[in-house]
Amino acid sequence: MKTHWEDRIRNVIIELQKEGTLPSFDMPEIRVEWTRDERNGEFATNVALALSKSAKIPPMELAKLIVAKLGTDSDGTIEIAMPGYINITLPQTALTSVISEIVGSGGHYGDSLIGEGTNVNNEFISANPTGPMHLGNGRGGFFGDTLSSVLRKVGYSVTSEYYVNDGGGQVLKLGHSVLRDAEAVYGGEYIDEVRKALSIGDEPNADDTRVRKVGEVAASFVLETYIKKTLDEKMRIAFDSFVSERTDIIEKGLPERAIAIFGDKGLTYEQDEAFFLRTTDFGDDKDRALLKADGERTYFASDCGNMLSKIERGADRLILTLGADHHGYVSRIIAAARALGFSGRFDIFILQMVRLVKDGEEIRMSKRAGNVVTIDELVDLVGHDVARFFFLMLSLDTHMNFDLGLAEERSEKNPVYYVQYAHARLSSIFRKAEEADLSGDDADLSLLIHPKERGLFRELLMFPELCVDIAESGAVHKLPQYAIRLADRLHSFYADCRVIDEGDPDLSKARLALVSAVRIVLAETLRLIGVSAPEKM
RNA sequence: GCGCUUGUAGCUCAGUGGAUAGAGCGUUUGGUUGCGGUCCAAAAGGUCGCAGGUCCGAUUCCUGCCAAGCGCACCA
Repeated sequence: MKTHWEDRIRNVIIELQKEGTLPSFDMPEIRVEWTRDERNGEFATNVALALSKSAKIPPMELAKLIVAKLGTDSDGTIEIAMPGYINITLPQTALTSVISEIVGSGGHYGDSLIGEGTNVNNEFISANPTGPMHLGNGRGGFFGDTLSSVLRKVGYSVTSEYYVNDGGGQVLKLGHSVLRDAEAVYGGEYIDEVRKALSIGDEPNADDTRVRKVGEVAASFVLETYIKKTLDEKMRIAFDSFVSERTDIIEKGLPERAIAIFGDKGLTYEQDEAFFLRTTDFGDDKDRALLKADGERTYFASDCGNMLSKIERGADRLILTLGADHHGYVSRIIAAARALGFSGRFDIFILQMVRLVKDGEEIRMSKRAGNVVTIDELVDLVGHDVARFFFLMLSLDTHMNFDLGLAEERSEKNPVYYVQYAHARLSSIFRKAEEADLSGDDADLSLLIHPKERGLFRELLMFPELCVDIAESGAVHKLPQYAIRLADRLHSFYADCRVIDEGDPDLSKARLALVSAVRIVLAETLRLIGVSAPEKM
């Protein structure tokens, strides 16, 4: 609908130029956008302001010329506002038609095909299998999971992937920690649990082979017992694939093959007995080592193997979500992808740290000290829906302050209840409608002229482009924000407009039709967010 | 020293090259013989970190500065 108006306005300007009313100038991008304030109608454009200078005509006069040429028709009402906006108010039929569209397509409203034919590899969390997941993993996990849902909604084929770092030094550190020798680094209760489960005691003098073996077994145990269980039961995230650094990448020789590809392209060199990739050719600050002076692979070599694996499995678009403590790796990882010949889109999202605060003081978390706050603990404290919604509603760029002391109170104040209550309220209306033998079928939608109803139409109309926007920008936090806005509109409408009014069955039917569309979109929004849409609370 | 991110209401956070910068919580004041008040309505509360620049117009873009977080391995 917006593009329709953009085209019309562009054509009008061209006409005005042809007839000499406007001087010739290069046509800028004509943008028609949703108004910020609905009192100005649905759409607005600032072309008259933007073109005023090149047209050498004051904005208001220019707007008048454009509007006069646009004429009047049934597509909408056009008005001019200071200092030169052109505002468009849609006709009733354009608004109400969204109801039948939504009711007809159900949860598929907002689906699109823009991603059709594109395979997306979406890697997120990828926490080391050396201990339970902490709050930062939660933030990235919910983000990646919801992003996958939105991508699928707009037509992408998505693989949600978890890369398990079970092939390098972390495993040795874990081995030492479980054996509690001099090189132990991890502490905390879970280490004791692992020891007990695997029947391992103190072995201060274990040799390297033994340490590695114990580390591998422990890593596998941690992955299965802690991480997957948390993903499944606490976070409700279903990954499509877990890629093991050790068995899927290293043992299959992918790092070596990646290195060979780099070599064939002349992108490698030896220096001080180590072997480097020219990542600086692709914008990195410095070249990165693939092999150490002793001939061992670096972690980066494994990353290159992982990248090659994704490319060979047919990824057309790559997404990677990392914690802020890994932002320094962005340019080298992109360099690796490009060096391997990947030319598709590659988005790396960085999530800022979650700081824990209690009684106004920051709690420093450390896996070594074993004082991390785990996702399990958080979910047990506030519940899945609250934890998920709370993390998702904030932009990834926000340096979150998570006040543990307020966690439980926050759970009562969390807007997720506001949104869920809106859904429960809608469900309640339908229960009542059934009792009264009323439905929204064959309703006369022209009766829906209340301003609060118009506000709801507006939100419903915006939903499809919101989904596309999020899939392309990764601005997942807009989804909870949208849910809150829609719930807000609904509650406000509910206070002013009685839906089931036995004295006015025609209006009741029309409002039931509207409200059923709202329920569908609200439920679909919550589905994408991954939060339940309760019938009752 | 260099790099990334951030600085918006008392607090937690949205938002934007333009029309009166928003929400929730907190504070104050109203509203219900109800389709569930887990709600609605209203008020108070802001030099959008500071200083320059670009622009018809900057909280938004650019530069510098200040402050906070995180990085800067042949560790993973």
